[in-house]
Amino acid sequence: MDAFFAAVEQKRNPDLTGKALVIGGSGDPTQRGVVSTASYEARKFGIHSAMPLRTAYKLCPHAIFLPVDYREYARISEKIKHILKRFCPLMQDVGIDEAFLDVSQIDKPPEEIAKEIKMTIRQETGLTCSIGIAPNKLLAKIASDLQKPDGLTMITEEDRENRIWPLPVRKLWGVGPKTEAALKEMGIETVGALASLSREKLIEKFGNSYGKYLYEASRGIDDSPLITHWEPKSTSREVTFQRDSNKWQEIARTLAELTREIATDMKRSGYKGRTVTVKIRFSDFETHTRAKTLGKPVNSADEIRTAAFDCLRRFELKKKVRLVGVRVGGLEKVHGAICHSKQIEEADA
DNA sequence: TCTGGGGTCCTCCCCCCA
DNA sequence: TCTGTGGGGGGAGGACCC
Repeated sequence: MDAFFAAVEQKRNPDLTGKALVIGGSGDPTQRGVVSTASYEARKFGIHSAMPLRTAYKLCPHAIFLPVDYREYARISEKIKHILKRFCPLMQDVGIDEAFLDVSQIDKPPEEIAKEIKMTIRQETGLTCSIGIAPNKLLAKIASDLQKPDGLTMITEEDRENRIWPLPVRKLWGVGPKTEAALKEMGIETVGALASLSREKLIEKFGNSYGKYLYEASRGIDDSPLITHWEPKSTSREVTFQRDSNKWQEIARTLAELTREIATDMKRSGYKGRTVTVKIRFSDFETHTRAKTLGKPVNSADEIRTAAFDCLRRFELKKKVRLVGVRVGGLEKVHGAICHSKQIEEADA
């Protein structure tokens, strides 16, 4: 979807259409938070996702700042995913505003399917999206990005040298700021230049798994399957204080709240987990974790909190704390619906 | 001075055990 | 009893994604 959160807000309040709009955090650019989505008008001022709200405000003080209304975006997202499944049941969800469709078994030219999808989404939600068509997910993702917004881009096997190789390495899925910098150091700035490196060289520099991935990705090779169903492996809650804190009481109280929330989440969704991890980020942004693995999977607020406090006590809180978080990993589905609803009643009580 | 929140996967290291 | 080796689990950190 194109500038999804901003587009949803503009749809429900047409006064916002055509204006510089920034969605992020609590919607207050004097508070801590980052940009989730900026409208295309706001992007002209250099505002982009993940930028601190305060920086965005400096770049464009007259922009309209709104809080993230995740529930509403999830509702619209559901609607869109339903539309997609009507066209093609072989769908892989990729977060709230993206999906892959395997249309290879559908007896219709993919371009035609794409046009119909775009039209239907526009009719039923009033929103625009960008679609990429290619022989695999890696290339389809790149293609979808080439002509945003409201784009439709097709890449074939033959296009790789002309259209993929000139792109900056950062356009490859899985290449972030660190890898981009490391490659630049080696004099590699484009996908084509990356493709000139040997497999051995890449493995030596980036390790076996990632090295192989880069070697293949730079050549447009991707045989990863479409994943239509997956189970969560961990669940977490974390919060950044508006002001860094060195008060043990405040940190402990916050951690206790987070464990309560996570226990409620887990009971509602029917999971238990074995490993509890506490995360602390200090005022200088240094981030550390402490983990405890239990003998059996749990999901009660009491058990998670006890483990979390064992972890918290292992930190030396010498500096002020900026963020505290808790994660439960090693998730397993809880069997038995009766047991499940009983647990929710207990949690509610 | 600024840097969210919810995830996944990978690597390295340590410990335990055969 | 000492030394090596290799695998698995757990813990910590880091990079990346939306």
